[in-house]
Amino acid sequence: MRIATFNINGIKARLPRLIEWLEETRPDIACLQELKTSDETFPAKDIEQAGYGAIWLGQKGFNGVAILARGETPVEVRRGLDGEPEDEQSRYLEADVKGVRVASIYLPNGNPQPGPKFDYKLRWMERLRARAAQIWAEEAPAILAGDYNVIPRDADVFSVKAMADDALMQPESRAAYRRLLNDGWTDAILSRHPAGGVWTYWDYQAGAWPRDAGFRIDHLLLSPAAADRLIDAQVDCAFRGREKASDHAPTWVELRS
DNA sequence: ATGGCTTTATCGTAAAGA
Repeated sequence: MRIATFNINGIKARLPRLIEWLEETRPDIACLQELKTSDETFPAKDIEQAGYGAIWLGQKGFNGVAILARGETPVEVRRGLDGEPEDEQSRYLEADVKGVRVASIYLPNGNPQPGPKFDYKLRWMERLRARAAQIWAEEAPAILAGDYNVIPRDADVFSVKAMADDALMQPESRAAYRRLLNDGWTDAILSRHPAGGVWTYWDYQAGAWPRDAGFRIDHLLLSPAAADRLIDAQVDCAFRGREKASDHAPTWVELRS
């Protein structure tokens, strides 16, 4: 069973790319981020015609997450995280699908740092950690997949110097991510590619893609019951090179069924 | 580069992304 995460950077602008990706790779489950559209304008019909059921949490203009499943509709468990009732940003959606608990995560970027956006990012990470602990306690196969906006290690970025002041690799961001791993979650790409040099994002600017100036910020965190079934984890880089591509590439895990 | 692209919201220009 293949479970993918894909920050599509606008589901309307990216719809042909999304449908093409679904039809070419046929993931069993797909977590999407940065829909940049409201609930009312989510293209459910096009996705259904490609053979996928979906649940989504939209937001006009930016943010927005969804969970797709081939041949069925995910059963929603939760939308949003506890801890900040005034938080209206659509960044978290969780479902049961095909025997696995799946969360689609769009973690705040946090730039510029320091500042309120960075503070929000760090608070959001602790709220995520609290929810992750509840899921963990259920001892079922679970996958927390999405755009974490965290570069976990120096080996996960093309240039430490170029990104030194970015919120994505501040010590506080890394420490919060590491706390999740220390709680027992497995970073699937890291476990299969420990040496690093694997990117999931290339900026639109300054020829980042042709220069291969990327970094790894899209992650799939596996509970022990899911990690026990891990066969492979990869990034489909080629999709980043297509016409009108997202700046992120699809990232996935294969689990023994 | 307090922004070199890109998308969205809206139809000239600003916000947001990472």
